[in-house]
Amino acid sequence: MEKKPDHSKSNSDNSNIMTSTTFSDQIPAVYSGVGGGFFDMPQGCLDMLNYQDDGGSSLFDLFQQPDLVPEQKRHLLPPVSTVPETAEMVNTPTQNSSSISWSSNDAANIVDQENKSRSVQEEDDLHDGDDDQEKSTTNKHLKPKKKNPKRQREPRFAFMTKTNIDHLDDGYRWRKYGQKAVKNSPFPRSYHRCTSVACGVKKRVERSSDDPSIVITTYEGTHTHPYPMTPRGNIEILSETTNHGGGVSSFRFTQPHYQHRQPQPQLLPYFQNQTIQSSSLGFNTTNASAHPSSYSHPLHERRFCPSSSSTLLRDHGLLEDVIQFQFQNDKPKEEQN
DNA sequence: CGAGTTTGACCGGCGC
DNA sequence: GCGCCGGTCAAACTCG
Repeated sequence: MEKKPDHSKSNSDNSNIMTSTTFSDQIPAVYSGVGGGFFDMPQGCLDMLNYQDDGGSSLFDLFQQPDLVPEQKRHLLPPVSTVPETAEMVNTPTQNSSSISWSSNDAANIVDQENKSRSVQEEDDLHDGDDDQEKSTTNKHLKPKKKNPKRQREPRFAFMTKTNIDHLDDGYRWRKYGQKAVKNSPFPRSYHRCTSVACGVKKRVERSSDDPSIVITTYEGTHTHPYPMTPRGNIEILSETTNHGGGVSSFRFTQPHYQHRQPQPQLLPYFQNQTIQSSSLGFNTTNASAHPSSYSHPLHERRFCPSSSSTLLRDHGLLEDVIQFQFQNDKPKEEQN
C-alpha cells in the first residue's frame, strides 16, 4: 500500500535517527523529568492507561510515587533526552533469557522523531496561535479537504508490547485510516482513530524494527466517552466503590473471542514488583463516564490492572506485555542544549 | 448496506 | 529550494 518509492527509500536509508530531542507534546507535568521505561502489564492495563477520568489517573502517576527513589524512577523511565546513543535499558524477563532493549533505534526514536517535528510547532501552537491560523488558511487554498487545519496535538502515550499480534485489542473500537512504511523499519506503521463520534483519540501501531516481537503503540489524545464506549470483548467496568481512600474500583476483562492465545505475560521484574506491591497504583474508575482530561492527579487509590492479582499471572491475552516507553515533557529541551 | 480496511495521493515540517 | 518523511485524506474495496 505504501508508495513503493517511499518504501524502498525507507529501507535503504540507514541514516541514524538522532535521539536527543524532546517529547514536547503536551505531556502532563507528571511526566516531567522522566522519559520512558519498560512495563509489562496484563491485558486490560492499557485500557486503564488510556482511560483516565477526573477522579482517576494514569499509569504515569506511578512515577509520582513518593516511595520511588530517583534510581527507581530512572529505572522505569530513562529520560530519552539523556539516553546515550548506545544506551540500553534492559529488563530481563522472568521467563527467558531474552531481554527487551531500550535502544536508540526503536522506541525512543519513534518519539524522538515526533518530538523533532513537533517541539517547535507545538510551542507555536501554545504561544502563537495566530501564525498557525495564517498557515492553515494558506493550506486550504491548496487542498480543501483539510477540515481541521489548526490541529492541536494531544498528549501522547507510547507503549511497547511484546506480542505477535499486530493490533492489540484494548477495548476501544478503532478505525484504521492509514498505513505507512516507516523509515529504517521493514514493518509498516498503521494509523487508527477511535470510532466514537467526536472522540479524536488516535493510535499508531508499529513493530519495532529491532525486535519484531515488540509492538509499539502510541496513543494520542484522551477518549471523550465512557470506557468502553462499545464493549468489545465483554469488558466490564465494575464500579464497586468510590474510592479516594479505601474503596476499590476494578475492571474486569473477559476475553471472549481471542483465537490466538498468547504465552504468559512476561512481567518484568521491577514493574511486577511495583504492580503487586501496591494496589495503590491502580486506577480509580469511579465516575467512569467523566471526561478523561486529567493526567496528573494526587495519589489516589488506584488499581493498575484487573482487580484480581492473580490475573497478573494468568494469560492476559493480547496485552500481556505492555511496556511503556516514552513520556517526556518539554523540560529536557533544556537538557539537550 | 453499513462499517471497516486498503491504498495512492497529498500536505507540511524539516534537514541539507 | 528541494527532497525526504510522517501524517492524513478519501475513493475504492472488502467483509459481515
